[in-house]
Amino acid sequence: MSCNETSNNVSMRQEANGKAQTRIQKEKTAQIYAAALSVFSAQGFRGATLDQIALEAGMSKPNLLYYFESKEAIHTALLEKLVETWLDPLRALQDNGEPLDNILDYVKRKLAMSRDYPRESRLFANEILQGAPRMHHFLGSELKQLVDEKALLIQRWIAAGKIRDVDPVHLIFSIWSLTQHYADFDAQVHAVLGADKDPYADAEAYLVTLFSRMLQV
Amino acid sequence: MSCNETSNNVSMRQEANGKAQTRIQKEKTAQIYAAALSVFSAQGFRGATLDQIALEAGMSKPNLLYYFESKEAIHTALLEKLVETWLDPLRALQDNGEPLDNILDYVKRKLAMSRDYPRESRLFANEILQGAPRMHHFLGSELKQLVDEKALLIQRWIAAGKIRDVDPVHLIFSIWSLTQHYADFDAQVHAVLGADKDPYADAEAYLVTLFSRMLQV
DNA sequence: GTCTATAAGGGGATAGAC
DNA sequence: GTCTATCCCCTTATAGAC
Repeated sequence: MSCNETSNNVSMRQEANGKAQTRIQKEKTAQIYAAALSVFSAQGFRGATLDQIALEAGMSKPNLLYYFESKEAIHTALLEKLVETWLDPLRALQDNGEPLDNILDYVKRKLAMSRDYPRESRLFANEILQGAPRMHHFLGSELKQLVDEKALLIQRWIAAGKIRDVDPVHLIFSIWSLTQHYADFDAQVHAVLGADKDPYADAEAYLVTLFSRMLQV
Repeated sequence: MSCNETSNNVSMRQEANGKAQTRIQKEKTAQIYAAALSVFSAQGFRGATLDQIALEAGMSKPNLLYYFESKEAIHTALLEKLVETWLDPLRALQDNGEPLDNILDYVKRKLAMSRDYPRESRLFANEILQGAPRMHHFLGSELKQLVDEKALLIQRWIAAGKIRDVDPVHLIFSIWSLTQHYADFDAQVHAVLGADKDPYADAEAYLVTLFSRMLQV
């Protein structure tokens, strides 16, 4: 990955997605992704405007549309860019060590994602809340497959008597809902707890207690 | 509620909110509320259009705006109309009988709300997800007060040794997130479980297990 | 009270100069 | 590659006849 190209400033690199991009193009698209994440996650797709995204990205609206052909294209590309990272914590749920600890680690990692990447959480929440029009296929294929795979793993732990019997898929749903709640419904959490209160330490303690008591044999 | 008014078709009734309304006005506003609930919950505030609401309500757009002065006014009125009912299950959490059963009843009632009133759940989810611009004050006053009150009740149950020790406010948050998940993220739940699967029976069994194991002394 | 017609403005996207 | 100017549709809201 070192800069061993010639000084030709239209030197290209072949990207994973097949699009060739110069260094400047990469920087601009990165700025657009960052701005789009802020605006789409806060306002939803229809609520967001290209003006806001352009302002946030520090460029003009036509300049924005030089890099992406439409508002829709920005949104779709952003979702695709983020979705794999978003599932990494679940992928990391593996059969190594103590099953309960593996699950608690997953809970903690997912809660940390809510704390550290609340905009990503709200971006997906907005999309799914409105029926997932741009992620329908993904949810039914890749996500379903991953959940089924991890549900089998959990089922094996139950059968082996390592954790108590629960429905594995609803267990996964419950981890998602409990952890993402703190990012997605942040406004409500802070209205109840006070704007200054950081809920995450208490939340982690609560969730560790919850899953330990539910699952410990 | 029988029609014992005179045949005078401008006969009025004094409403709780102080607005006088004829029977026809009540019917029309009811139609508008029903349509607005469908459209706002599915599309969010910005995503919804008056055309859609008017179509759904079976009237023309100017006719809609004869009854409400703006799109914003419809949305605000709808939220205010629904929010009290939405909190009824939590209000019903009282100190009578067995504490664990009281909590399990609350969980079941809240899950039934997700099953029977998913549009209401998504309406509030949309609003809170985007920072609760129209409910900020309500969340910080009435909701906070109710949560604080019920947290005290739960704390008394813990102190009396009726249920195990947990953070009462996070317990309430967890009930909200676990139950509302099935309405708000319906698209994801059905993508994973299959479109035909009704998740609510399994969800109730799972949640009863979860809260029983966590709280039973 | 309800309609048709339309004003007024926002917002996505394009033209064309530089 | 980036800008200014602009097109044009969509959407909210109003005017005014009936």
